[in-house]
Formats: sequence, C-alpha cells, structure tokens
Amino acid sequence: MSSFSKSSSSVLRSSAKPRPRTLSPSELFHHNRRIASLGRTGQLHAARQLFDEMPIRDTVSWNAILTAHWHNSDLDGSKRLFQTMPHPNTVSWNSLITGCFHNGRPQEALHYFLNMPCSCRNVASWNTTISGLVRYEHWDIAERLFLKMPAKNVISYTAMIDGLARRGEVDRARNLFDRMPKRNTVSWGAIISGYGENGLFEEARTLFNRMPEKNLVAITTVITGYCKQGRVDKARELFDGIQHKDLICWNAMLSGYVHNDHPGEALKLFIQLLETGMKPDHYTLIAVVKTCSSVGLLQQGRLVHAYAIKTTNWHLNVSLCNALVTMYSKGGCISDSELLFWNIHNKDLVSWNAIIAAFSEHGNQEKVVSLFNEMEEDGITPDDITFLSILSALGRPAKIKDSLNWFSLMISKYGIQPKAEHYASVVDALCRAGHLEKACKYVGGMPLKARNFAWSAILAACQTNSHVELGESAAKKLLVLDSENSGAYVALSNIYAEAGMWREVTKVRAMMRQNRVKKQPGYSWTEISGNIHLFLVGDASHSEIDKILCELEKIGIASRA
DNA sequence: TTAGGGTTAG
Repeated sequence: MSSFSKSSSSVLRSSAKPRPRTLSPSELFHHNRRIASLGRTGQLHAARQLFDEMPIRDTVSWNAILTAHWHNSDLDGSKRLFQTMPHPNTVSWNSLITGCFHNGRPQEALHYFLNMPCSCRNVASWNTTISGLVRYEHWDIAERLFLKMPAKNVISYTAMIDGLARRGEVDRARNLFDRMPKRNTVSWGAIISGYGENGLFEEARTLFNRMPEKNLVAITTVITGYCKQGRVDKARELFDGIQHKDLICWNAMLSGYVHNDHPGEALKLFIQLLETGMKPDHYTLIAVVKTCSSVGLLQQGRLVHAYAIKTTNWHLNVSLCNALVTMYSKGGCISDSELLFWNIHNKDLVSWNAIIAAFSEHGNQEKVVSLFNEMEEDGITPDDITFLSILSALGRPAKIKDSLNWFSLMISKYGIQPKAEHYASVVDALCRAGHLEKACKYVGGMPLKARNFAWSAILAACQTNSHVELGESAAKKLLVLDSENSGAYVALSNIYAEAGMWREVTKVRAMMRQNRVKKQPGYSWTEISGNIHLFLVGDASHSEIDKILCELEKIGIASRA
C-alpha cells in the first residue's frame, strides 16, 4: 500500500520524463565513471545521488561508490556498502583495504586482508597491504608479507625498497634493487630517493647518472638532495635545465631556497611560478608563508592566508595552518596565531608545538604550561620539540626548579632523550638566574655534542653579568670545541672591554685576525606599508634617521650624541 | 574501479 501511494504520488507530482528502467552498457559505463570522478573530487553527495538513482548497477558501480565514501573520510559508509553489496569482488576488497589505510586504520586494513578469501587475493591486494603497512611504519609485518607473497611484481619490489629505505636500511633496499628481476623508472626513483632521505647524496647522484631514462621525478629528487646539502646553485642549474616542469618540481626548488635562507630568491621564483599560470598548492603556499615569516612580511603572509581560504573554501591544509600559526606569532600577532590555532579542525602534534612555541617566544609561561596540559587531554603525545619550547619558556624569566623538573620529566615519563638544545635551555635558565657556577658544573655532566650550546649560553651570561674569570674559561672551552666561533671571540672581547682590560681586548682581536674569523653583521628590519626598512648596527643611511633617533630617544634607548 | 618513486608544517 505504502509503495503504491509513493509511486502514484510521484507520478502525479512529476511532469519530467519517466526515469528509464534500465541503462545501456555504455550508459552504465559512463555513470560508473561519473560516480568515481565525483568521489575523487569531494562530491560524495552527488556521487551517492547518482548511484541511488541508477536503475541497474553492476559491481563496478558498487566499487565506485564504496571508494567514493572512504575518499571522503566516510570509511564506515564504505564498510556498510561492502556488507550490503551483492557480489563483492577482488577490487571491492582491495578498495576497502586502501580505504582503511587512507583513514588511518592500518590494523583494520590488515584484518580485511587476512580475512579476504585466498582465491580473491591478487597481487594488488598484497601490494596495497604491504605499502600501506610501510606507510604506517609497521615494517616487520610488511616484510613478512613481502617474503610470503606468492608472485611479486615490480610494484611489490618497489614498495619494499621504499619501506627499507624509510626505515633507514638503505643498504638492504639497494640489495633488493640490485636483485629485482625487472626495474622501471619508479623503482629507480624509489632507490634514489631512499639514498637522498638517508643523507647519502653522492650515492643518490651516482645512481641518478646511471639511470637509463631520467624522468622529472628523479630530477626533482636530486634537486631536493642538492638543496639539503646547501648546494642551491647546483639545484637551480638542474632546475633551469628542465623543459617541462610540474608543480612538485617548482615546490622542491622553492622550499630549497626557503630552507637555505634565500628569501629573495624564493619570492622571485614564486612570482615566476605564478607567471607560468600554474596554480599554487599548499606545498607552494607553505614555502611562501615561511618566507614571509622569516623576513617579517606579515601583510603578504595575510594575503597568502586569504588566498588559501578562498581557493580551498575554508578547507585549509593542516601543515599550512601550522606554518601560518608560526608566521602570525613571529610577526607579533599572537592573538591571530591563537585564533587560527583553535580553528584548526584536525590539530596534530606540529600544530600544538607551533602554538606552544609561539607563546614560549612571547614569554608567556603560564599559557605554555596550560597548552601543554590541553594537548595531553586532546590525546597528543609531546615530543622533543614540545619540551624545547617549554624549557625555553622557563628560562625567561628563569624558573630553575620548574626547568629542572620538566627536564627530568621529559626523560622519565616520556622517554625522550635530551638533545644539545635541551641541555642548553636548562643551562641558559641557570645562567639567567645568576647561578653561573652551577651552570658550569652542569655542563660537566653533559654529552660532548651538547656542550657547544651550553658554553655559548654561559658565555653570554658572563657578558651580561660582567663575570670576567668565568667568561674567559667558558670562551676557551667553547673555542676548543669550535675555533671559528666568532660569537665567542666577540663576547670575550666585550667582557674584557667592560672590565677595562684593553690589552686583552687587543689580544682577542689579534687572535680573530690570526684565525681569519669575521663577525657577520647583524641586521634587523621591519615592514611598513609593504616596504622593507633595513637596519645595521651604527647605520645612519635611513632617509628618516633623524625621526627614528628622536623616537628612540623618547623611549630612552638611544642618544643623538 | 584496487597497488609502487619526487615537493609540506613546529
């Protein structure tokens, strides 16, 4: 009865053409393709509507809608479809496994793989599972499956090579590469990238030279390798030689400039990229935001933020948000930083580290600690970088007891091995609190690698406290570790000058000349209405220097004399 | 319709 009334009312309501009761094979094919494409482009609702309205469906239609659901973060929807679909095939199982991996559920993916009928498994099922496990760093199970799989193809070998290299076992990866029956450009790319990831740039370059057909992916890997070595000019040479560059390649060069502190080149390259008509993605924008961050171009950074909001319809990438949180903080706008942070839907460890570092740099100790607690309540486990921000915050103003407590908590409760920077933060706190002797004793118990930072902190403290004797000893220890440390010479010379020990000042300067040490001049800059104003110590070349000095005099930090 | 390599954030 109800079905009768439903259909009759729809007949009465609709003046449109009656819905066809079947589809031709070609129509079915096109409907299936449309569902897949809508699913891939984030239009799950439209995909589902089309699927629901289809008078007939085949397994391909079911697989397409199943994939569309997990593609749009609805893994449970995919699972329901899988249970109700009439004839699940190998592709249905494989798609579900892929969906589990894509939605952060590697255990479930493995469960489906192990429970699928053996007759149903094909080489893609094995490969999907192995590469997914590798992505989640479940190395041992991945390797066990690889050894167990009945017929390996070039994709299986490549997935395993990638896995071994990511695990840091690049020699084993190379061994597998040498033994694999057939190689293609992807396998070559995987091993070259593996060497690059492990910092073995020479090996990467040698293999690249031997590669039979050098494609864009391999060239991009080598560009990244050069940039990681700091050889941006070599990277640029390679980049300029590419005829048809894609966006990833542009992004690699761009972030190479950013990481090597060449903001001017980065911005020039970004403009060139825009001139090609290519549309920047979040990788591009992260590089630009970092550039703005490093040179204080807050207004331009805001424009990038607005552009990202507009082009993604507010679905901002989390890494880009993290970079923006840092940018606003470095630009002095901590409130914008915080506002943006709380609006990130899927905050990750880096997001929390970014906001904690922001408040740490702004000297807000209470906020740093309260954010740390909220982070834990949110189920995020802190890492060494989180603790670095906390320790750094507790040094200004110095809270010795807290600093030492957090330091031991980091080791005992969280199992994090302190790095040089952590020790340096504690030493810095001790120095700032005036406990210079205690700080020196503390350095004695530190690993050798960490001492460089620590002696620098002590030396700086000696300078502010005019502690000549300790300063001398700290500088000597630092210079034994790093004879070209210009900061050490300058600090020592300043300590002597402050104490009126001019003969010693002359000696230090002579030592600097002898060791050919040069002090890099320190610049500062600010951005006003899009113009950059650059300042150097003792520099009076600014067009409005008189006004500037007048203002500085008013606030008591300069004299026009 | 399912599987492998290159560019990210603190």
